[in-house]
Amino acid sequence: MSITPLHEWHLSPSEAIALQKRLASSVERADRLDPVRRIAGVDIGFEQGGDITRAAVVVLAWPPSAGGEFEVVAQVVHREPTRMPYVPGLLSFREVPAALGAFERLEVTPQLVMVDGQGVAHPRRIGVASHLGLWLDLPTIGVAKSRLCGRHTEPGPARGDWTPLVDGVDDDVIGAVLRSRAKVKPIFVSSGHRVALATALEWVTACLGRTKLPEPTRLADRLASRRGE
DNA sequence: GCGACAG
DNA sequence: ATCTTGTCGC
Repeated sequence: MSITPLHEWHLSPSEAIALQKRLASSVERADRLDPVRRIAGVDIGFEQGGDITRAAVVVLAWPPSAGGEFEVVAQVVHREPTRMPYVPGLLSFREVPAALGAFERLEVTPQLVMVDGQGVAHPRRIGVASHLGLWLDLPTIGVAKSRLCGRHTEPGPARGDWTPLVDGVDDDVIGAVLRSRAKVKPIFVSSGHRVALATALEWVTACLGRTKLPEPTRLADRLASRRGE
């Protein structure tokens, strides 16, 4: 994919927060999807010590085979020096640069992207999935393994059960707490960009194998963390 | 001032 | 996220 070059990525925390506030109004929570034929999963890992950031993107064909197997259409691993430390709420400034490096080398363009992290379920409604979606101008969904902000009740025990994740004095619904697998800690799904929450839940559910994470992010996780099967 | 805090 | 051994369970 051709990617717009990066700039302004060495911001102080207060500058980064100001930028997020400016960009947040551009994040779209309503569907604006093209027909989906390819779904990408994105995740970032680090070398021992954290000086090197490793971004992995895996692209899967949609729909899966009759047996439920997803065909891997393309995959890229991109490494570069780590630019920023991890700061809760500012994760995208640490991970998006490396992710863009991986997308630059991708031969195909996905119609939907699942990102390991929050979408609008973020204090300023612009988590890493939303930020990446804005930059790529592609529909994205945030799939996080734990909560950053918001309140929720425990979802039911069955796979597919979910409860709303709400935040603010007005109880904004910013995401969903989804039981992606029975007896396992739920995952946090939210709109990233150009995908409504209900649609995000449908896609994540449709991509679930027998594991906790949907295939796109599960496979990207595996690649980024250097593990094999 | 005291917790909470994606990856 | 990463550093790490064994262990419980399908």
